[in-house]
Amino acid sequence: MASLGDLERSVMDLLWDSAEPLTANDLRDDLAALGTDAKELAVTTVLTVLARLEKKGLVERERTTRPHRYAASSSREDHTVGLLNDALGTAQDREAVLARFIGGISPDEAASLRAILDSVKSA
Amino acid sequence: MASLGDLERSVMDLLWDSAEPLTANDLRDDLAALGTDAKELAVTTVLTVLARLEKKGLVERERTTRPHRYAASSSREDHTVGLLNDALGTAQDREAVLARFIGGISPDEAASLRAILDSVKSA
DNA sequence: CCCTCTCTTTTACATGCCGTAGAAATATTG
DNA sequence: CAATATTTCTACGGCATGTAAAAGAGAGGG
Repeated sequence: MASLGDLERSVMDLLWDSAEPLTANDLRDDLAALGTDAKELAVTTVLTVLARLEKKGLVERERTTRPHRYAASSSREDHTVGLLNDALGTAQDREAVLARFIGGISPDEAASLRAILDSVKSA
Repeated sequence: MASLGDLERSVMDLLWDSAEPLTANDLRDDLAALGTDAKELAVTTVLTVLARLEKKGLVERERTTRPHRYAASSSREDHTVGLLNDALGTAQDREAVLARFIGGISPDEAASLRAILDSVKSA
């Protein structure tokens, strides 16, 4: 899967957090408002990364409206799941990895994992 | 964490699969033997990637022996766990991600996950 | 002690990704 | 149609990676 640069990541975070599709100008403003960075990027910069994200299949663009509007093509969670599966690979050592992973999580999370597993079983 | 290029990845795979530390020449030969690629890289190429992997903290080098010998500094599984945690990030939506992830795994794997969780609980 | 052989370090270059944005083309609107 | 907004094209610097030649360094034979 495609890994993201810092700016690409920031843009995706904004898109994921937005209920509505956003324009490049929206994103430029939101990026400037982030932190105390006071970035103030050029709009063309934002458009470039949006085009790249679109090519990577991470965002979809509405070309019908005039300021084009962009939205994430899948949820942040689904994207992260994709990353997880990438990291796990098609390898056969998945179980060994999962065992170690679970060994490192908090008891709380272990409990919710168990709950999730149970709900899946019953389904 | 550091992501790996194709050649770096191949080298790490060989080191992970080897019980013994390997020399650059060993690795060059092993790489050439991989698949039907018939790569036949220069040894300096292998040394360069080994130096980079060492800088990334992924391999350790024995400088005492004359052909230096290289070994992975952590197991493949531990490395993958690191990748998983990177992918999960420090985000707050870990549970949502894990829920989706588990929804996508095979029943077999769900069963072994449950077993792993149970063994952790009892520990 | 020097030569040669082997091994390591240094330096280099091409490619591709990413941040960044000006210039040019195109659409909107008054 | 002219001015303005929006998008596309083109570009460049930096960094990671694959690739390796060139140069430096240690070690044994003569």
